Amino acid sequence: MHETIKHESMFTAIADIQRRKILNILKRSEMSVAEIKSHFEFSGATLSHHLNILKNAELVRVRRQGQQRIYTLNLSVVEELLLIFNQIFVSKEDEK
Amino acid sequence: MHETIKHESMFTAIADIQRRKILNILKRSEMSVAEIKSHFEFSGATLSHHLNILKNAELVRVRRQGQQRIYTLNLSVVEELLLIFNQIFVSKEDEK
DNA sequence: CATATATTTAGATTATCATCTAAATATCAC
DNA sequence: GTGATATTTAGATGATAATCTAAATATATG
Repeated sequence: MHETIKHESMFTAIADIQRRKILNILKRSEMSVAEIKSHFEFSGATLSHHLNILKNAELVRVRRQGQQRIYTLNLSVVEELLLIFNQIFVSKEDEK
Repeated sequence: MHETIKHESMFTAIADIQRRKILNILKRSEMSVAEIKSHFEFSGATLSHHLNILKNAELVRVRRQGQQRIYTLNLSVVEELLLIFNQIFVSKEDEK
């Protein structure tokens, strides 16, 4: 009946609407921080903070490209999250 | 690219590990507050607070039975949440 | 109706979180 | 290497949220 730290970080990550919007945007294609930023009103520092939380939850990956950093949705972890979700709330098995 | 208030309350509701545990417990069968409480360490007031948040998100339903209140998992809303999940993070459609 | 039981509500406290500005770091182009 | 651009880090602030104790409400029972 306990939950790994990893699960915890995923649920925390998707709790915020701005971060869900970031994931939603990245669903279409990978993007630099500046491109992501163009969709929002808040500061670069705030965006960096959100990206860091998503990264820690492994929901996104980053790679360097010159001065830019390109963020990508980590689809396998998103799918894992869906499974966990199903396991906690729907399936007859206990949360493992 | 916006989200209803209802979605917001659902994501907030499942962000807390105690509330996810409550949902996980209710998956097996409906329960009185006292029964739910036996699974946790925190005070009754705290449990009541969590149940209220789950109720506002419509993830659980309550009915009276004498002095007790019986909480039930609202399966249709849990399923709805799974769909929203898929829509935001996986499917090619935008979040509606 | 008085007392016991079940649960919620009120109000306070502490911790966590989203956001900001300013400064730091890294890379590129000249 | 100097200046410009991209992004992150540090530190502060205000808002939200989790929890507690004490008090209130509702129901049941003798």
